[in-house]
Amino acid sequence: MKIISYNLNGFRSAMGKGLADWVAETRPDVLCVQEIKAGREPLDVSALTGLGYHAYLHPAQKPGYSGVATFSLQKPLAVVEGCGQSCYDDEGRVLRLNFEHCSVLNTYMPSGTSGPERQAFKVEWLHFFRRYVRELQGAGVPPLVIAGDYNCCQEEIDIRNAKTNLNSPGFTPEERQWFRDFLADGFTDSFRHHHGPVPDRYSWWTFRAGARARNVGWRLDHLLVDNALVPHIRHADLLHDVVHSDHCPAVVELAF
Amino acid sequence: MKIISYNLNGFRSAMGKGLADWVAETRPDVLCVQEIKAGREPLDVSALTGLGYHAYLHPAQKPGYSGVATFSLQKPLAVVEGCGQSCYDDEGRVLRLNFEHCSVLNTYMPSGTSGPERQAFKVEWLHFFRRYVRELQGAGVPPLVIAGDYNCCQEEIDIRNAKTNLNSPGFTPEERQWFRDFLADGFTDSFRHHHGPVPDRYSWWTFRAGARARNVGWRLDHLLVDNALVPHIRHADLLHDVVHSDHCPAVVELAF
DNA sequence: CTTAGAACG
DNA sequence: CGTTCTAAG
Repeated sequence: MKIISYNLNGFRSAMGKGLADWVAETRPDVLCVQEIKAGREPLDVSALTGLGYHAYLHPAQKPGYSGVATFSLQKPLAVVEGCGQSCYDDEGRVLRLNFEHCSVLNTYMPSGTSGPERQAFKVEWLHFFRRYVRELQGAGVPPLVIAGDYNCCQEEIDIRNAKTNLNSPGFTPEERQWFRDFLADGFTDSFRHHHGPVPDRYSWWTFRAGARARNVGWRLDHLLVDNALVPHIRHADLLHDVVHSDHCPAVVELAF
Repeated sequence: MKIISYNLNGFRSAMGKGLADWVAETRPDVLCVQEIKAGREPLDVSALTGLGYHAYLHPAQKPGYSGVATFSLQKPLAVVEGCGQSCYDDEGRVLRLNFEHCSVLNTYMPSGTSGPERQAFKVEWLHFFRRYVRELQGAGVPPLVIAGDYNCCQEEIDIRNAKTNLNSPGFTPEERQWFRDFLADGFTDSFRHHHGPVPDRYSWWTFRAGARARNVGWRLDHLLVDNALVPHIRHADLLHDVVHSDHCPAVVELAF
């Protein structure tokens, strides 16, 4: 079961850069995309449904902003749109698909880079999300795969310029502690588990100043899996040469 | 004296398409541009001043909207920014440069295509402008050359689809009558005077549906000259193959 | 269809 | 730096 998480920075923009061809080649079982930046009307998913995918959308209320979508070759056993909290659901941040062996939760976590207000919103979200996932864990859903743009970097190895970003949104001590606590609730970072402490592996690069060419990046996109799924991990990676966005795709392969 | 009127649909956009090179080749004595769509700060006129031009700007208050500018090889004897009516001057619609033999009035007349409110504003403007020009005529300024985007078409010969546009803003009976009245106040349409009733000569084409390639256009950009200047007209034309904008330049050459 | 600004990232 | 929206044409 190949699961991909990919922040597209605009579904239509990514489609214009050949996303559908790449999906056809790569053929993930489940493709979780974030920042679709379009609602149901302006979105045309026919190029992906034409490849055999079932399409599930959770757009934001605000046009052109945020939003997640999940594409699945298999028809999921259940689909849950949103997290039940309108302040988050209005921004299109959570979409969950249940399968036989796992539940794939697609999330686009808030960015705090716009200012202190949004950073505060993000921190509230983080705590809400941890509680929300704990509830899911206790509710008998299949083991979770939490795919998404976390907008959070874990350790110094996950960011090129750790020293200069010690207080940057996405790498604050508070967020890094949150990440450790979240993992302690029973999750494993599939990329780090599979690769060990390899440096210089990122999933996002600012568009400015040729950051991607110089690999000045952050690892923000993660596929965290329930610890129970760890024995099933066959592969995990960041596809840094796939370029439809300022993020690159993250992939995990699970064998059941 | 070669005078050019050119609606640029964005000074910066036109510069990006090679406007400065074209000015260097064409070397008009006076270049009147409209819809500069930028204020003094975002505008960089150094490529034209570097060619020896004096630059005079009359931007709109609203960023990215309207605005005229005139570039002159000779230093004008006087420069008058605006028409003294704040509702028009706030939109950057009038800029006049006096020279020895003529006064070059650069104008960007309002468009009425946004809706009835703006069409009403345009009609008010037309009547105001006629009065304003009459005052200038009586005030001892040198004979006028009124260069600009009039957003008005005169006769059926000046528009490709006259029949379907009999009530379109820019070709309403009211505006066409205004044009005749304006000419009757002592002006000559230099293009029509020089070429006679040649059809299919336009200065604007919508960006939609390949209108320019099919020459589905309107003649909206005019160089009207005081009748006293008519004996000095040596040449007049519309430079339809000059493409930095949805308009093309209009040119008149006067010999003194 | 295109420009340019704003919001957001 | 780049996407999308909106206003305006």
